[in-house]
Amino acid sequence: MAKSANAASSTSKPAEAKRGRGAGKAGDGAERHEAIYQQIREAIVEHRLKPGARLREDALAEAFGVSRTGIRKILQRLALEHLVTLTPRRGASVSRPTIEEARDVFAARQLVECQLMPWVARRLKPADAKALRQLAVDERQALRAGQQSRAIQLSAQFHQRLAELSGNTPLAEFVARLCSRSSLILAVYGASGHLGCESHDHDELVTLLEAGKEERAIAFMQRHLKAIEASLSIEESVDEAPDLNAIFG
Amino acid sequence: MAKSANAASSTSKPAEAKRGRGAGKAGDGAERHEAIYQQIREAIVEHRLKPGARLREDALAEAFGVSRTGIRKILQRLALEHLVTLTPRRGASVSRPTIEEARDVFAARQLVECQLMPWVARRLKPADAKALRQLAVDERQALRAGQQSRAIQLSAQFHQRLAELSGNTPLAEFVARLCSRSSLILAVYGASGHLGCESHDHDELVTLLEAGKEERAIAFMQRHLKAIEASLSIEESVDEAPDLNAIFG
DNA sequence: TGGCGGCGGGCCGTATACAATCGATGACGA
DNA sequence: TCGTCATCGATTGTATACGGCCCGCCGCCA
Repeated sequence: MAKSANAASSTSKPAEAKRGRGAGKAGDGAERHEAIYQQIREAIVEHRLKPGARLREDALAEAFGVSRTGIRKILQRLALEHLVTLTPRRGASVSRPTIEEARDVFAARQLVECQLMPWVARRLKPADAKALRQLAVDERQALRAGQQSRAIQLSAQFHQRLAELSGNTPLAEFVARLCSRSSLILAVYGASGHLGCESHDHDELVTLLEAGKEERAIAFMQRHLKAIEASLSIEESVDEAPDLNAIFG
Repeated sequence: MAKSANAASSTSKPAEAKRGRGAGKAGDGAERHEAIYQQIREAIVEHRLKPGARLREDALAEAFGVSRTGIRKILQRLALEHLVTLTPRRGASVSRPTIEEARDVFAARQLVECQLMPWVARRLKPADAKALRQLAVDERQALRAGQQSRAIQLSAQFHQRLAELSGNTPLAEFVARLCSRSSLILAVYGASGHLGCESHDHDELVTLLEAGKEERAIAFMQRHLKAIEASLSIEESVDEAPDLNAIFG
């Protein structure tokens, strides 16, 4: 509830935005929707919107200065990526992944990302490697500075960029989506304090790829992902009166 | 244009459907949208709607007896699956995959579907194997009966069911989406007459999986997909006045 | 005092209306 | 006869209005 307010202030005052449509305005509408989508998506991935948080379309519409129509479109898009859950008459809320989903997502990542390593190794250019290392550096720096949101974002970006370097668009999109969901999973099951990826891992992985050691890169990625999955705490925080049936069954 | 008409007749007459909303009607609205989505999706996958065909929302809305609002939602969903292309002010049309997209899609399928074979082999139950064989049988039968649309649908279903049997939902969804796109690719680049999958292949694959021969199943799937990809004719059908420049360049 | 049923508000789902934009067609001029 | 421009029609994009469902509150009754 309080969260939608800060989102509004970051873009424009509601009243101004509402009139702004008629006159000349930044963003021709189509791009504006894309921007809003990205903002909401980032807020979810960075854990600024926590799983279970409700996303009322009226509030979002007023916050961004657009009509509910546009917001609905964006919410449906996010729902298709499993980032938000759309309950028939109850509206949208940030998805709360189940343990089964978490396991499936990480299994899928292991299958795809590992097999992608040979592709990446063969296509990796020095400039790409440099960019990847920069991401790893930024991530470590953000982590040290206590900017956890930024660190999460950068960690996901590292994996996404890696997938993009394979040159296969469908697979890159798929990995990107899995990474987003992983962020959500870490928000629910992650041990607070240390986010999933050990940042030194990323550095080391780039080294292996640059050296063309495909097999070792595969094994490394496998261990890397398994480590993240293993760091999840399976014990679920009790929301509210959840297990009365289970206890007294 | 003529195609939307038959879609309408299969469900209800437009006038009746329009009034029907107020009174009691089959499908409570939410399910109706899902049904419409499936119908359009099937029409595209079965090549009843050919790549490049325009999908005007007014026409679809009238054909199915709903408002444009619902149609727009469905079209956006299809666009996210790359089955239709949404051009900013020009509306929707059935996607026409490029050759690069085709190559990427089949590369992704090889990577994922092959690696999925061990999972499937280990989890395959006799009932599942039987169902898969039935699909293969139906496919061959449809092919002999000249029902090409049905055969295409069944072939895609075989691959989808196979992926579902891995027990990993995200990967199954991904494969399903890739199969849909493959149908589209075959519609554009497929040699007319024989659709992609040699139907006996599917039978043989089930046999390998039942026997638990994982490695051979992987190799078989690899060959199977490579064969489909190789059967594509790269020469592009001339749409309209395409090569005047190329000829007289 | 605790459970239950009616009732109101909030919110989503759908349809419709309006506005803006793009393509095409026809006329005019060179 | 060809090129250019203006106007018109068609189609999408956006906003708004209305209807319906669900949830929570309040009063009533046991």
